[in-house]
Amino acid sequence: MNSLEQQLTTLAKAAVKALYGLDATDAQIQLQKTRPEFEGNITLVVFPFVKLARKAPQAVGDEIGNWLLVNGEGLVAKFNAVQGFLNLSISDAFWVNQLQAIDADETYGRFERPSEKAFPFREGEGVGSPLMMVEYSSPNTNKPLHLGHVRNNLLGYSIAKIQEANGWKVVKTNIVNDRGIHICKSMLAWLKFGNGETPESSGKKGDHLIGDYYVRFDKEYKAQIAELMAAGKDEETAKREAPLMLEAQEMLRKWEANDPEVRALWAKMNEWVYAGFDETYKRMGVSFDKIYYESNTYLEGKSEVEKGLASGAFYRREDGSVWADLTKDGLDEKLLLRSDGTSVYMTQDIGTAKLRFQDYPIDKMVYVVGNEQEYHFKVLSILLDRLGFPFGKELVHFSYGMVELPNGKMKSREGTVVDADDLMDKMVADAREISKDKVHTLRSFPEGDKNTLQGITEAEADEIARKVGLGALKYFILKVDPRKNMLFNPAESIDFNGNTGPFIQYTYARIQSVLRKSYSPKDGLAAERSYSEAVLQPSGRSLEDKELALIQRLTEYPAAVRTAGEDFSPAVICNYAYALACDFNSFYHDLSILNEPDESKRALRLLLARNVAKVLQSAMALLGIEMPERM
RNA sequence: GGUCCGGUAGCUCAGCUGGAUAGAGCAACAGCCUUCUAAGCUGUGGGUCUCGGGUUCGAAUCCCGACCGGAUCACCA
Repeated sequence: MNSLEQQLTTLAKAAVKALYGLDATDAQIQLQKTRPEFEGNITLVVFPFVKLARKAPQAVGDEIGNWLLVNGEGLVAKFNAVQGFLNLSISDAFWVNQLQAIDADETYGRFERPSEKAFPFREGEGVGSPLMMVEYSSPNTNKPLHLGHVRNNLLGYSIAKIQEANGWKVVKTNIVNDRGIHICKSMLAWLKFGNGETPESSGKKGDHLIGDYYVRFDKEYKAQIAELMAAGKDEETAKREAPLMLEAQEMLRKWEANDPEVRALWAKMNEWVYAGFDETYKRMGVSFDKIYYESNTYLEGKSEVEKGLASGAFYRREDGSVWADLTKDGLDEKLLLRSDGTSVYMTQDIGTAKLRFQDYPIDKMVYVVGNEQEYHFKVLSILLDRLGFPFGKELVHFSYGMVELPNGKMKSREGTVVDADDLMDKMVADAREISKDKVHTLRSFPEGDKNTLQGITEAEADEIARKVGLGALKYFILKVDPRKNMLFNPAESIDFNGNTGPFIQYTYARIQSVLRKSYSPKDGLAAERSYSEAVLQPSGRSLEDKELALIQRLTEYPAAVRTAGEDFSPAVICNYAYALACDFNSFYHDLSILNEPDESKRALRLLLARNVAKVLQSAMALLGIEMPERM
């Protein structure tokens, strides 16, 4: 809640008390932004007092409005009441003060401590920021990253940034699923059909190379199944008895038995994949503070399960498998160790959790994982709790929706996946193409104008295209409510106009251009210095509507950061940034900044522009989107 | 079948702790570059907020029930 709302809440309570003798609760003081079709900035809903005041809504509105005008300490400049809505116009002096406060605040939109609502389970002890660990990405090492991973990575990174802004110390982590039958399939196919191919020999990225052999395995495996079925076997049997599958399983056993040859091959191929992933992550702009590998954590999980067995939290069946009975929690029974003693996904997650809490004083653990695993995390939460881990109950599964294609889900085997590297390539190439067109259509600027794209080097143009292309992609994905499934149509390219990342980047670039010009010899460096001083003397004039609307929008930024943090929603930041950019473009269109003759007005507008740029950049940084200085 | 999530304009999505005549973008159409970057601005058309009940001054928003779509309920991850 910003200070305006706090002040008005206090005033409104006093008004209701003075006029009707009522002690209003916070919930009864409903303030909302005034709709644009009415005059005013902020609106008090008077319905909650109508019944007790025993008067018509209109009369109540007028009475409270008058009271605020007289007793509002100059905050309320005027008002109008329409039906049950009291629209208040706040004084220009207040808004100008707000703008100056924002300008002076180097960390505007960042908080020292998490809000009450988001505060951790551990009793507030000592000072400093509580620690949140955010797990995201978590790839398998048998195929390259696709669009589904892109959504995960962007959400995970953005959530980490947003929570940092909300006062958490954040550790970004990744659990790499580097072992299991899927890896063995790729290894086996490579051994059989690879002819020693390496990333160096073929020029392929390591993750793509491994992915190709994973696909190859599937193809050969299917052929074997068909063969066996043609020979009279039923499908079940054929799948089970296909030689390739038997070999893959044998390889997995050898891996678990530490067979030196299998381990060496596994290590080599994983290195290829990691090199490929690193490149993709770097390009995407995401990073991790600590990486865990499943091959290092699954044994820890097993031993935790053994402990749980000893303590009676779990039980063993006759065939040797270990289970947790969750029927008391309204769930099923859950397998933790197979009858042959090998571990499952859940076992590994228990081990990973344990290691993490050994490594860090975690107050809150967040898993960025798709919504198809909701059941898994519900179970994990209960199991960790049963094993005596204090964080178990409080873990957060940040469950996000699938990315769907027009004909349904992406399926690796059907070749309908949208590859992450290809997609980024295309976005950047599109951005480069579009910017070429722009340069040709800019008729109104002289050749070599440094504030347009003319006269810049190829390398600079490439860098701009990189920022814009990735900005378009990231915004496209992050603007959708994370909980919802979203649709991506590969046949339609992602927009660069309208409610998009480039729109916001463009707004920023325009402002930078204005600011650069404001420092030109013509205006003198005095322009910079005169911002604050000139603004302080508004020479009795009143703010333009569009100036006021922009300032008001700027004051809403901290609330947007709060909400985004509490709701785990980068989309909230997108919506805010878009609204701010819209407001600025409208202002920019109607009012001149540098050509404004009145020094005080010019200074205010420059101050406004500079802070819009600051907030846009801050907001986009929370989304992992970089801003170009010109475009 | 049980549980969870979703259904808003032709398309993609906001709005959902109840508030004024439900908003953007794309697509379509019509305007605006001698003036700070036209990736922009302005305007037109486009809606039974899936359907039916309920709660109340007021429901896209909350409750109940249908219908439709998705996810999940593995000795997969």
